[in-house]
Amino acid sequence: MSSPDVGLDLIAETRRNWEERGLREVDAMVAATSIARAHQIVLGRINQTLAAHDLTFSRYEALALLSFARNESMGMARMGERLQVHPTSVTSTIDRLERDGLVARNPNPDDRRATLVQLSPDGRALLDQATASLEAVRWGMGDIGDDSLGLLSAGLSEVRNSTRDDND
Amino acid sequence: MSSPDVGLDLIAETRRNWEERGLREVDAMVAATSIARAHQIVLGRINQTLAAHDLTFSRYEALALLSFARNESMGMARMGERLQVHPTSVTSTIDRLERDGLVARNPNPDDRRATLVQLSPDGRALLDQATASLEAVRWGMGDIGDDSLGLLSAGLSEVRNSTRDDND
DNA sequence: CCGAAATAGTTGGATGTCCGACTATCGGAA
DNA sequence: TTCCGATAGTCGGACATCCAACTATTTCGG
Repeated sequence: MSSPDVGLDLIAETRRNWEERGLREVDAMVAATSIARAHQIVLGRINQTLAAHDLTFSRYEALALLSFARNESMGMARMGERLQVHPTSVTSTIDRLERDGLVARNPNPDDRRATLVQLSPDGRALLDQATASLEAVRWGMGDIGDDSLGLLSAGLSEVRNSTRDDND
Repeated sequence: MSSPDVGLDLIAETRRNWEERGLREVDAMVAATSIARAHQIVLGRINQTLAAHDLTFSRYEALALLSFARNESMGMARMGERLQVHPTSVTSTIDRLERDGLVARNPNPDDRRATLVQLSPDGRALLDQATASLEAVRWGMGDIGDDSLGLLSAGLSEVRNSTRDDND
Protein backbone atom coordinates (compact mmCIF):
# COMPACT_ATOMS: atom_id res chain seq x y z
CA MET A 1 0.00 0.00 0.00
CA SER A 2 2.37 2.62 1.19
CA SER A 3 5.37 3.93 -0.64
CA PRO A 4 8.97 3.43 0.58
CA ASP A 5 7.97 5.22 3.74
CA VAL A 6 10.68 7.76 3.39
CA GLY A 7 9.43 10.13 6.02
CA LEU A 8 9.20 7.50 8.72
CA ASP A 9 12.67 6.22 8.00
CA LEU A 10 14.19 9.65 8.24
CA ILE A 11 12.51 10.41 11.54
CA ALA A 12 13.31 6.99 12.94
CA GLU A 13 16.96 7.38 12.01
CA THR A 14 17.07 10.80 13.59
CA ARG A 15 15.70 9.28 16.77
CA ARG A 16 18.38 6.59 16.79
CA ASN A 17 21.12 9.15 16.21
CA TRP A 18 20.02 11.33 19.09
CA GLU A 19 19.46 8.39 21.41
CA GLU A 20 23.01 7.22 20.80
CA ARG A 21 24.22 10.66 21.69
CA GLY A 22 22.31 10.50 24.96
CA LEU A 23 19.84 13.27 24.32
CA ARG A 24 17.19 13.77 26.95
CA GLU A 25 13.72 14.68 25.65
CA VAL A 26 14.02 12.53 22.57
CA ASP A 27 10.25 12.16 22.44
CA ALA A 28 9.81 15.92 22.37
CA MET A 29 12.42 16.24 19.62
CA VAL A 30 10.72 13.57 17.54
CA ALA A 31 7.33 15.21 18.02
CA ALA A 32 8.63 18.63 17.01
CA THR A 33 10.35 17.19 13.96
CA SER A 34 7.24 15.21 13.07
CA ILE A 35 5.14 18.35 13.16
CA ALA A 36 7.59 20.17 10.93
CA ARG A 37 7.68 17.35 8.37
CA ALA A 38 3.93 16.83 8.37
CA HIS A 39 3.47 20.54 7.85
CA GLN A 40 5.92 20.51 4.97
CA ILE A 41 4.11 17.63 3.28
CA VAL A 42 0.54 18.77 3.84
CA LEU A 43 1.24 22.37 2.90
CA GLY A 44 3.06 21.15 -0.17
CA ARG A 45 0.03 19.16 -1.27
CA ILE A 46 -2.34 22.03 -0.54
CA ASN A 47 -0.23 24.60 -2.34
CA GLN A 48 0.16 22.29 -5.29
CA THR A 49 -3.62 22.04 -5.50
CA LEU A 50 -4.11 25.77 -5.06
CA ALA A 51 -1.50 26.59 -7.69
CA ALA A 52 -4.08 25.65 -10.34
CA HIS A 53 -6.09 28.64 -9.09
CA ASP A 54 -3.07 30.94 -8.78
CA LEU A 55 -3.44 30.86 -5.02
CA THR A 56 -1.34 29.88 -2.03
CA PHE A 57 -2.62 28.65 1.32
CA SER A 58 -1.91 32.03 2.90
CA ARG A 59 -3.97 33.86 0.35
CA TYR A 60 -6.66 31.19 0.46
CA GLU A 61 -6.93 31.54 4.23
CA ALA A 62 -7.30 35.29 3.90
CA LEU A 63 -10.08 34.92 1.31
CA ALA A 64 -11.87 32.35 3.45
CA LEU A 65 -11.63 34.56 6.52
CA LEU A 66 -13.16 37.47 4.65
CA SER A 67 -15.92 35.26 3.28
CA PHE A 68 -17.11 34.59 6.83
CA ALA A 69 -17.07 38.23 7.92
CA ARG A 70 -20.06 40.56 7.97
CA ASN A 71 -20.34 42.03 4.47
CA GLU A 72 -17.27 40.00 3.58
CA SER A 73 -15.19 42.87 4.88
CA MET A 74 -12.73 43.15 7.76
CA GLY A 75 -9.97 45.41 9.09
CA MET A 76 -6.40 44.34 8.52
CA ALA A 77 -5.46 44.28 12.18
CA ARG A 78 -8.33 41.93 12.89
CA MET A 79 -7.26 39.70 10.03
CA GLY A 80 -3.81 39.46 11.54
CA GLU A 81 -5.26 38.40 14.88
CA ARG A 82 -7.48 35.76 13.31
CA LEU A 83 -4.80 34.36 11.04
CA GLN A 84 -2.20 34.63 13.78
CA VAL A 85 0.33 36.39 11.59
CA HIS A 86 2.34 39.60 11.86
CA PRO A 87 0.72 42.81 10.58
CA THR A 88 3.35 43.06 7.87
CA SER A 89 2.34 39.62 6.62
CA VAL A 90 -1.22 40.82 6.27
CA THR A 91 -0.02 43.80 4.27
CA SER A 92 1.95 41.51 2.01
CA THR A 93 -0.89 39.05 1.52
CA ILE A 94 -3.48 41.73 0.85
CA ASP A 95 -1.11 43.44 -1.58
CA ARG A 96 -1.10 40.36 -3.79
CA LEU A 97 -4.80 39.63 -3.45
CA GLU A 98 -5.54 43.23 -4.38
CA ARG A 99 -3.14 43.05 -7.31
CA ASP A 100 -5.12 40.07 -8.61
CA GLY A 101 -8.45 41.82 -8.08
CA LEU A 102 -9.64 39.36 -5.43
CA VAL A 103 -10.04 41.94 -2.66
CA ALA A 104 -10.21 45.73 -2.42
CA ARG A 105 -8.87 48.12 0.20
CA ASN A 106 -11.41 50.63 1.46
CA PRO A 107 -11.01 53.38 4.05
CA ASN A 108 -12.72 52.92 7.38
CA PRO A 109 -15.02 55.93 7.84
CA ASP A 110 -14.85 55.53 11.62
CA ASP A 111 -11.06 55.38 11.90
CA ARG A 112 -8.82 57.01 9.37
CA ARG A 113 -5.87 54.84 10.43
CA ALA A 114 -7.67 51.64 9.55
CA THR A 115 -8.19 49.91 6.22
CA LEU A 116 -11.12 47.65 5.48
CA VAL A 117 -10.47 44.76 3.16
CA GLN A 118 -13.43 43.78 1.02
CA LEU A 119 -13.78 40.44 -0.74
CA SER A 120 -14.59 41.03 -4.42
CA PRO A 121 -17.04 38.95 -6.49
CA ASP A 122 -14.06 37.49 -8.35
CA GLY A 123 -12.43 36.69 -5.02
CA ARG A 124 -15.55 34.97 -3.76
CA ALA A 125 -15.90 32.94 -6.96
CA LEU A 126 -12.26 31.89 -6.89
CA LEU A 127 -12.55 30.95 -3.22
CA ASP A 128 -15.45 28.63 -3.98
CA GLN A 129 -13.57 26.96 -6.83
CA ALA A 130 -10.44 26.55 -4.77
CA THR A 131 -12.44 25.14 -1.87
CA ALA A 132 -13.92 22.50 -4.17
CA SER A 133 -10.41 21.53 -5.27
CA LEU A 134 -9.22 21.28 -1.69
CA GLU A 135 -12.18 19.12 -0.75
CA ALA A 136 -11.29 16.80 -3.61
CA VAL A 137 -7.85 16.20 -2.13
CA ARG A 138 -9.13 16.28 1.46
CA TRP A 139 -6.89 19.22 2.34
CA GLY A 140 -3.83 17.10 1.73
CA MET A 141 -4.73 14.58 4.44
CA GLY A 142 -4.65 11.65 2.03
CA ASP A 143 -6.72 8.62 2.90
CA ILE A 144 -6.70 9.01 6.66
CA GLY A 145 -10.03 8.26 8.29
CA ASP A 146 -12.03 10.92 10.06
CA ASP A 147 -11.57 9.17 13.38
CA SER A 148 -7.80 9.28 13.10
CA LEU A 149 -7.98 12.88 11.97
CA GLY A 150 -9.99 13.68 15.06
CA LEU A 151 -7.41 12.13 17.35
CA LEU A 152 -4.65 13.95 15.52
CA SER A 153 -6.39 17.30 15.79
CA ALA A 154 -6.98 16.71 19.48
CA GLY A 155 -3.30 15.98 20.02
CA LEU A 156 -2.31 19.09 18.13
CA SER A 157 -4.68 21.26 20.13
CA GLU A 158 -2.80 20.03 23.19
CA VAL A 159 0.37 21.36 21.60
CA ARG A 160 -1.17 24.72 20.90
CA ASN A 161 -2.41 25.01 24.45
CA SER A 162 0.63 23.59 26.20
CA THR A 163 1.88 26.21 28.56
CA ARG A 164 5.27 27.69 28.03
CA ASP A 165 5.38 30.31 30.78
CA ASP A 166 5.23 33.14 28.29
CA ASN A 167 2.06 33.91 26.48
CA ASP A 168 1.54 32.95 22.87
CA MET B 1 -3.94 25.84 34.07
CA SER B 2 -4.04 26.80 30.45
CA SER B 3 -4.20 30.30 29.07
CA PRO B 4 -7.19 31.77 27.22
CA ASP B 5 -6.93 28.90 24.78
CA VAL B 6 -6.74 31.19 21.82
CA GLY B 7 -5.68 28.59 19.29
CA LEU B 8 -8.48 26.21 20.13
CA ASP B 9 -11.09 28.91 19.89
CA LEU B 10 -9.91 29.99 16.48
CA ILE B 11 -9.90 26.46 15.12
CA ALA B 12 -13.24 25.68 16.69
CA GLU B 13 -14.76 28.78 15.19
CA THR B 14 -13.35 27.94 11.79
CA ARG B 15 -14.97 24.51 12.07
CA ARG B 16 -18.33 26.07 12.89
CA ASN B 17 -18.09 28.47 9.98
CA TRP B 18 -17.31 25.74 7.47
CA GLU B 19 -19.95 23.40 8.85
CA GLU B 20 -22.59 26.10 8.43
CA ARG B 21 -21.50 26.48 4.84
CA GLY B 22 -21.94 22.75 4.30
CA LEU B 23 -18.34 21.83 3.62
CA ARG B 24 -17.59 18.16 3.21
CA GLU B 25 -14.31 16.93 4.69
CA VAL B 26 -14.48 19.27 7.63
CA ASP B 27 -12.36 16.89 9.69
CA ALA B 28 -9.62 16.96 7.09
CA MET B 29 -9.75 20.76 6.95
CA VAL B 30 -9.51 21.01 10.73
CA ALA B 31 -6.61 18.58 10.81
CA ALA B 32 -4.70 20.45 8.12
CA THR B 33 -5.32 23.75 9.86
CA SER B 34 -4.30 22.24 13.19
CA ILE B 35 -1.02 21.06 11.72
CA ALA B 36 -0.33 24.49 10.29
CA ARG B 37 -1.05 26.24 13.59
CA ALA B 38 0.91 23.77 15.68
CA HIS B 39 3.83 24.16 13.33
CA GLN B 40 3.64 27.92 13.59
CA ILE B 41 3.63 27.79 17.39
CA VAL B 42 6.28 25.14 17.89
CA LEU B 43 8.63 26.58 15.28
CA GLY B 44 8.12 29.99 16.79
CA ARG B 45 9.15 28.70 20.22
CA ILE B 46 12.12 26.84 18.78
CA ASN B 47 13.34 29.76 16.71
CA GLN B 48 12.95 32.07 19.67
CA THR B 49 15.17 29.76 21.68
CA LEU B 50 17.70 29.40 18.88
CA ALA B 51 17.84 33.15 18.30
CA ALA B 52 20.01 33.42 21.43
CA HIS B 53 22.60 31.38 19.52
CA ASP B 54 22.13 33.29 16.25
CA LEU B 55 20.57 30.20 14.72
CA THR B 56 17.31 29.22 13.09
CA PHE B 57 15.76 25.77 13.05
CA SER B 58 16.80 25.27 9.44
CA ARG B 59 20.41 26.01 10.18
CA TYR B 60 20.26 23.98 13.39
CA GLU B 61 18.93 20.97 11.49
CA ALA B 62 21.75 21.26 8.98
CA LEU B 63 24.38 21.40 11.74
CA ALA B 64 22.81 18.42 13.51
CA LEU B 65 22.71 16.41 10.30
CA LEU B 66 26.38 17.06 9.68
CA SER B 67 27.26 16.12 13.24
CA PHE B 68 25.91 12.62 12.63
CA ALA B 69 27.78 12.10 9.37
CA ARG B 70 31.10 10.31 8.98
CA ASN B 71 33.82 12.88 9.63
CA GLU B 72 31.01 15.39 10.18
CA SER B 73 31.02 15.95 6.42
CA MET B 74 28.39 15.40 3.75
CA GLY B 75 27.57 16.36 0.15
CA MET B 76 24.96 19.02 -0.41
CA ALA B 77 22.67 16.85 -2.51
CA ARG B 78 22.58 14.26 0.25
CA MET B 79 21.78 16.97 2.77
CA GLY B 80 18.85 18.06 0.65
CA GLU B 81 17.52 14.50 0.58
CA ARG B 82 17.87 14.06 4.31
CA LEU B 83 16.37 17.41 5.21
CA GLN B 84 13.71 17.04 2.52
CA VAL B 85 14.28 20.47 1.06
CA HIS B 86 15.03 21.80 -2.41
CA PRO B 87 18.69 21.96 -3.48
CA THR B 88 18.49 25.74 -3.62
CA SER B 89 17.43 25.78 0.01
CA VAL B 90 20.55 23.83 0.91
CA THR B 91 22.67 26.34 -0.96
CA SER B 92 21.02 29.17 0.93
CA THR B 93 21.37 27.51 4.32
CA ILE B 94 25.00 26.53 3.80
CA ASP B 95 25.78 30.04 2.55
CA ARG B 96 24.76 31.49 5.90
CA LEU B 97 26.39 28.78 7.98
CA GLU B 98 29.61 29.28 6.04
CA ARG B 99 29.37 33.04 6.43
CA ASP B 100 29.24 32.52 10.19
CA GLY B 101 32.15 30.08 10.16
CA LEU B 102 30.06 27.13 11.34
CA VAL B 103 30.74 24.97 8.29
CA ALA B 104 33.19 24.95 5.38
CA ARG B 105 32.73 24.02 1.73
CA ASN B 106 35.33 21.58 0.43
CA PRO B 107 35.70 20.08 -3.03
CA ASN B 108 34.90 16.40 -3.43
CA PRO B 109 38.03 14.75 -4.86
CA ASP B 110 35.93 11.97 -6.40
CA ASP B 111 33.43 14.23 -8.15
CA ARG B 112 34.28 17.71 -9.26
CA ARG B 113 30.61 18.64 -9.48
CA ALA B 114 30.02 17.94 -5.82
CA THR B 115 30.75 20.01 -2.74
CA LEU B 116 31.39 18.51 0.67
CA VAL B 117 30.15 20.48 3.63
CA GLN B 118 32.32 20.11 6.72
CA LEU B 119 31.16 20.96 10.23
CA SER B 120 33.69 23.27 11.87
CA PRO B 121 34.78 23.10 15.53
CA ASP B 122 32.87 26.33 16.15
CA GLY B 123 29.85 24.81 14.45
CA ARG B 124 30.06 21.70 16.60
CA ALA B 125 30.39 23.74 19.78
CA LEU B 126 27.47 25.96 18.87
CA LEU B 127 25.37 22.94 18.00
CA ASP B 128 25.95 21.45 21.43
CA GLN B 129 25.03 24.69 23.17
CA ALA B 130 21.91 25.13 21.06
CA THR B 131 20.90 21.54 21.70
CA ALA B 132 21.13 22.12 25.45
CA SER B 133 18.86 25.14 25.08
CA LEU B 134 16.34 23.19 23.04
CA GLU B 135 16.30 20.38 25.60
CA ALA B 136 15.56 22.95 28.28
CA VAL B 137 12.41 23.99 26.45
CA ARG B 138 11.62 20.47 25.28
CA TRP B 139 11.78 21.46 21.63
CA GLY B 140 8.80 23.75 22.13
CA MET B 141 6.49 20.91 23.17
CA GLY B 142 5.63 22.55 26.48
CA ASP B 143 4.55 20.27 29.31
CA ILE B 144 3.06 17.50 27.22
CA GLY B 145 3.86 14.03 28.54
CA ASP B 146 6.01 11.62 26.60
CA ASP B 147 3.07 9.26 26.15
CA SER B 148 0.98 11.94 24.51
CA LEU B 149 3.95 12.96 22.40
CA GLY B 150 4.30 9.39 21.23
CA LEU B 151 0.68 9.22 20.15
CA LEU B 152 1.00 12.54 18.40
CA SER B 153 4.12 11.47 16.51
CA ALA B 154 2.41 8.26 15.48
CA GLY B 155 -0.54 10.19 14.11
CA LEU B 156 1.74 12.50 12.21
CA SER B 157 3.70 9.64 10.69
CA GLU B 158 0.38 8.44 9.33
CA VAL B 159 0.03 11.82 7.62
CA ARG B 160 3.49 11.61 6.14
CA ASN B 161 2.83 8.16 4.79
CA SER B 162 -0.74 8.70 3.65
CA THR B 163 -0.83 7.97 -0.03
CA ARG B 164 -1.78 10.69 -2.41
CA ASP B 165 -1.37 8.89 -5.75
CA ASP B 166 1.68 10.94 -6.65
CA ASN B 167 4.93 10.25 -5.00
CA ASP B 168 6.37 12.51 -2.37
C1' DC C 1 34.58 6.49 -27.97
C1' DC C 2 30.99 9.91 -28.17
C1' DG C 3 26.99 12.26 -27.52
C1' DA C 4 22.64 12.33 -24.81
C1' DA C 5 20.72 11.95 -20.27
C1' DA C 6 21.39 12.45 -15.53
C1' DT C 7 23.39 14.78 -11.55
C1' DA C 8 25.53 18.71 -8.44
C1' DG C 9 25.29 23.29 -7.37
C1' DT C 10 24.37 28.13 -8.18
C1' DT C 11 21.76 32.21 -9.61
C1' DG C 12 17.61 35.02 -10.24
C1' DG C 13 12.81 35.63 -9.23
C1' DA C 14 8.56 35.03 -6.47
C1' DT C 15 6.27 34.26 -2.06
C1' DG C 16 5.72 34.20 2.92
C1' DT C 17 7.20 35.42 7.52
C1' DC C 18 9.24 38.01 11.06
C1' DC C 19 11.45 42.30 13.26
C1' DG C 20 12.52 47.22 13.74
C1' DA C 21 11.36 51.67 12.50
C1' DC C 22 8.34 55.18 10.80
C1' DT C 23 3.87 57.88 9.77
C1' DA C 24 -0.72 58.86 10.79
C1' DT C 25 -4.37 58.81 13.87
C1' DC C 26 -7.01 57.86 18.10
C1' DG C 27 -7.86 58.31 22.98
C1' DG C 28 -7.34 59.08 27.58
C1' DA C 29 -5.21 61.64 31.45
C1' DA C 30 -3.39 65.84 33.46
C1' DT D 1 -7.61 71.16 25.69
C1' DT D 2 -3.30 69.41 24.95
C1' DC D 3 0.21 65.94 25.11
C1' DC D 4 1.70 61.22 25.29
C1' DG D 5 0.97 56.43 24.89
C1' DA D 6 -1.50 53.02 22.12
C1' DT D 7 -3.05 51.46 17.65
C1' DA D 8 -3.24 50.76 12.25
C1' DG D 9 -0.52 50.12 8.28
C1' DT D 10 3.50 50.38 5.54
C1' DC D 11 8.46 50.06 4.35
C1' DG D 12 13.07 48.08 4.37
C1' DG D 13 15.82 44.22 5.70
C1' DA D 14 16.71 39.35 6.84
C1' DC D 15 15.66 34.64 6.23
C1' DA D 16 13.47 30.31 4.34
C1' DT D 17 11.46 27.96 0.47
C1' DC D 18 10.14 26.84 -4.02
C1' DC D 19 10.68 26.89 -9.32
C1' DA D 20 13.01 27.67 -13.78
C1' DA D 21 17.14 28.06 -15.98
C1' DC D 22 22.01 27.62 -16.44
C1' DT D 23 26.98 25.64 -15.99
C1' DA D 24 29.92 21.96 -15.11
C1' DT D 25 30.58 17.02 -14.70
C1' DT D 26 29.66 12.40 -14.76
C1' DT D 27 27.62 8.36 -16.63
C1' DC D 28 25.74 5.38 -19.68
C1' DG D 29 24.04 3.48 -24.10
C1' DG D 30 25.05 2.61 -28.93
